[in-house]
Order: sequence, then C-alpha cells, then structure tokens
Amino acid sequence: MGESRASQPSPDDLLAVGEVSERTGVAVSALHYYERLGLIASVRTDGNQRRYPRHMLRRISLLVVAKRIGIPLADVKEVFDTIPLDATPTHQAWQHTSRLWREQLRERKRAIEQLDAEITGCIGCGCLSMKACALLNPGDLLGETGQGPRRL
Amino acid sequence: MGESRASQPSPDDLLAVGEVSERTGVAVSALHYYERLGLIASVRTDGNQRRYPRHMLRRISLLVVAKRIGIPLADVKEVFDTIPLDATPTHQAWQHTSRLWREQLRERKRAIEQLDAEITGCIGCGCLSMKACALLNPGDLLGETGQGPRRL
DNA sequence: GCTTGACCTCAACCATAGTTGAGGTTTTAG
DNA sequence: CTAAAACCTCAACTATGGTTGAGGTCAAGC
Repeated sequence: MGESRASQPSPDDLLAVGEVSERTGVAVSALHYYERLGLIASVRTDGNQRRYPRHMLRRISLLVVAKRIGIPLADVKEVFDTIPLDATPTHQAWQHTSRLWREQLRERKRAIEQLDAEITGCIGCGCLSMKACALLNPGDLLGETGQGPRRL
Repeated sequence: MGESRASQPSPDDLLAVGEVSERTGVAVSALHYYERLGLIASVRTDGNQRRYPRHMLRRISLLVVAKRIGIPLADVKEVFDTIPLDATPTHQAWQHTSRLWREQLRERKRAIEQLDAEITGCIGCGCLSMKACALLNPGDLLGETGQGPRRL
C-alpha cells in the first residue's frame, strides 16, 4: 500500500500529494497546512484533488531547509512571497535568500558559542556561589539592596 | 509602583514573588508556571503568599540558562529532580549538569555548522537545478521512477 | 483602620506547528 | 463495474511555554 499511485509518474508531469509527500519527506497533513498558510500552492483536478507542478518540490525543499535552520514559517512566508508561486525561483532570488538564511544561522551559532564560553567558564569557576558569574548574572542582577550572597 | 515591597529585603531572608521576578527577569506568571511543573518551589506565608529562599534564585537562573540553550522544560525537570528542592545544588551536581548541557549545546552547534556548510555549498553551486545537492536532497530523495529533473 | 499595591487561584486564551479523525469523494486497478 | 487506496474538508486535538483576566485576599504604609 501507499505505492499504487504515488510511485509512478503522473500524467502531465503533475504530482499527487502523496507522491510529493514521499519525495520531500513532508507529511501530507503538513502539505495541507503549508498550503493553508500560503507557503505552497497546487492546481486541482476536476475532482478537487491537489496536483503539484514539479518545481513545487523545490519550494518545499527550501521550506524544509528553513525549518532545519529554525526559521519560523511566518518568516519563510515573507521570503516566499517575493518568489512567484507559479515558477521556479530564479538563481538570483535563491542566492539572496540563502545568504540571508545563512546569516541567521550564523547568528544562532554565535549565540551558542557565547553560551558555551559562559557555561565553560562557569564549570571552571564554581559559579554556584553566584558571585560575578556572567552566566548566572546576565548583566543586570546582583540585588543591590541585599544582605544577599557575599559580594567578595 | 512595583517597588514598595519588591525593592527592600524581606524579613527572614525570604523573597516575595515580585522580588524574585525582578531579580531573575522571569515574569511572575512564568514563576507560577514553573512551580506548577515542579521545577521550583516556595514556602507560603499564613496568607498563602509565596516566599522564596535565596537559593531558589540559583535554581531559577539555571533554568533560564537551560532555556537559552534550548533545553525543554521537561528535560530541565529531569535534571532538577536529582537536585534537592530545599537547598543549593552541590558544586558536583552543577558540574555534572553543566557539562551535560554543554554537550547538548555543542551538538546543536555541530548541526548548525553542517547546515551552514551545506547552504554555503549550495550558494556556490546553483543548486536550484536539484541535481546532486546535499541540501535539497537530504539522503533519500531523487525520485527513482521519475522522468523528473534530469539526473546528469 | 483603611487604602492600595502586591498577591492568590483558576480557567481561558495565545502562538507555533502541525496531527488526527469523521464523514464523504475521486481515481485507479483489475 | 466495483473495490480499495488515495484523496477531500473541517473541526478538534496535541504539545510547548507561557500570558491574561476575573474575582477575591493579603500586607504595608499613612
């Protein structure tokens, strides 16, 4: 089961939703969801079934990449809204987008590296005394009025 | 407003919820939420108001750090469950936990780096043709039956 | 001793990212 | 022609991580 139609090429080079699901690894329910959000689109048969042109696979793959990066769907939509739904995005457009996403990815990496440095410092210093620890005192704390933890 | 009680040290070295909120930067509603989840605890006054011993600030700060790393609260709870609620965690316990979390952080970093490499390669190669692109073809795809995108 | 800000509980709601199920229709294979 | 697989819509539900509001209480200062 699950193969009868999905595994053979549709006429007219249009793909049924199950076929798209198999090829992209995205659940059918998610494809429906993305369509409701306007991230992807399909044409319909006379019987109201979805058919996807092949270039939609590209769009969906891009979406999956964005998700891997941690880009929220709303942000993906903003980018996708600048790319016509009815065609493959141009190389230029994809370059622009991929550079943008890569920048976001690198920001996330920088944030992680900073946290790593902080936590590593913390492991070394025995920060639990909550003295001058960057990790436990992100900038603002250290209760000015306290008879609190001895401040050195 | 917001200062009358919160800005002065409570008697008996116990902190009211508003004071804890100010010092940790965590919203009062979130503190209530964390308490419902069993992540933190408080003693109550005769009038049923929460009072926090100072060491609870430490627990909350740890929680905030974990959130920054992206650790789900359920995972934080698992760790916290091994640390007595009624005392400062030992240096040992914190070392163990922080090393664990650091490992998770580094895993996330590795994933990001791989994606970065993939997306960078993709920018260079003009992957939109969906040929042999690692980014657009994560391992499994490339529709075996297709008269699909020309496969070189 | 009373006012006012801080606090309480509980239920409902928000966003994100979907999944699940009911009830019904379409398409394809035999 | 018919059975089965795949599809359809719509509403409700899941999980995570909280916030908001209603309705009422507590505690500190004047």
